Amino acid sequence: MGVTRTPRDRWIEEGLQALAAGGPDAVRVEALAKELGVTKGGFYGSFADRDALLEAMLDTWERESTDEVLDRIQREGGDPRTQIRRAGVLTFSSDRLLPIDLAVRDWARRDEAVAERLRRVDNRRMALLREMIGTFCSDPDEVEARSLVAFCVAIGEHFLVADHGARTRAQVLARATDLLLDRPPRSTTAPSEDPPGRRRAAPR
Amino acid sequence: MGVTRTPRDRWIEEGLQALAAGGPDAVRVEALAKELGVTKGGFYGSFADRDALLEAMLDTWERESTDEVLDRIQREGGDPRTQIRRAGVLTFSSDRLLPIDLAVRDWARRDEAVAERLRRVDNRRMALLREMIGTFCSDPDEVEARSLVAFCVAIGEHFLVADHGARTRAQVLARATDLLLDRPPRSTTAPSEDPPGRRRAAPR
DNA sequence: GCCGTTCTGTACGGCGGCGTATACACGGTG
DNA sequence: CACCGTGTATACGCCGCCGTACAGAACGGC
Repeated sequence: MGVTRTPRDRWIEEGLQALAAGGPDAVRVEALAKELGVTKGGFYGSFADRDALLEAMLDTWERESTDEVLDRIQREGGDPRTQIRRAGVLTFSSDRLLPIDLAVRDWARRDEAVAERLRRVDNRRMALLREMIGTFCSDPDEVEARSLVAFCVAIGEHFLVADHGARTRAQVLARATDLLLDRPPRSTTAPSEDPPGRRRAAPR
Repeated sequence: MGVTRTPRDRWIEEGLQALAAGGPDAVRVEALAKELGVTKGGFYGSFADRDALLEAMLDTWERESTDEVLDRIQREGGDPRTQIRRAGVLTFSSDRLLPIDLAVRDWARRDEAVAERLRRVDNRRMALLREMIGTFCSDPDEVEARSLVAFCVAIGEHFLVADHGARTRAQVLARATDLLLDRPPRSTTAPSEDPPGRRRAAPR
């Protein structure tokens, strides 16, 4: 048999990159082909049409951002607060998953099918947060509230562009994380490493 | 002189609706014309090109979401916590401004010029939050952290799709708001209507 | 080395969108 | 009323993109 020079996965991967960079509208068959150094000739051997690619991309994304990440977190175990932070690192500090995640969120506002997938993903993440926060917080209503807030911060942080004067975003987030995880205030000056998820260091 | 049958503002307004509904890529001159019951004939009398419309749309949005909202809040005054909630209502519960705001946030991730505008808007909102939260919280680091968290929740809430079991999103948000505004825990059972701008405390 | 499968390049038709050109309808203004 | 400006409809060229068709190249199985 012939050989797979540009297999399905390559199209999916390149599609996800395009999605991350420009949203669903930027996922164009001919553009992906160009990016792969190929023409679109072979594309329609792997996919019925553009929509089939989008579906496959979402399948891949859904699997990667739930099973792989969550399984790994739970397998590695550790202190609840550590697990939460690790979850943030694995999904929201990843240069790969983070931009895709944000793009999917915006996409989901306009496409019910995408929203359904995102709901599955978010529910699993919320379940993890509930479980972890539940280990040091007894009131179930408060557990739910804290979980939601933590999740909102992890996501919303990337949609805000505000400055923080002399502080860096990372510093403010570190303090915020402490608040959410019910710690006594930390000393004011710590430089801090990496709260729920940050990517670049620039304070802006 | 002739008469203005479809003035500049109509194009801008229709453009903002399209932006809210489908992102910047959905702002298409011919589609807007159709929506206005016109052809694109007269469009290029008011705008040099499509980009000029996008600029004008952003100008309008920026003015509406800062000056008008913030001025009104500060003019009406009131208890700090009330002002925060009112700010949420005016911008994030508005059927008009909210979807535009969310669309602009996603847009800003891909366009530096848009990000610059959003930065101005967000900085003004953060300033209000700082001021309000500063009235009942003395540690400046904590004020900053709480302001960021509050802002992130107000935004991030709309990008999450998770369920909350028996609770409604509004109930969970009500509890979260209480946490952020430093209230003692409320009684568990209240039904509640509609947060970021939520009602006053049930005395627990 | 031949074969068939699979991927590839190229070409084509169609569609939708942008921006321009041009001629027409309308309402103020003199 | 004639005049002019403004907005309008219509038509055009152009480009990017989708999906199809077809012929050829590459590679594994035999």
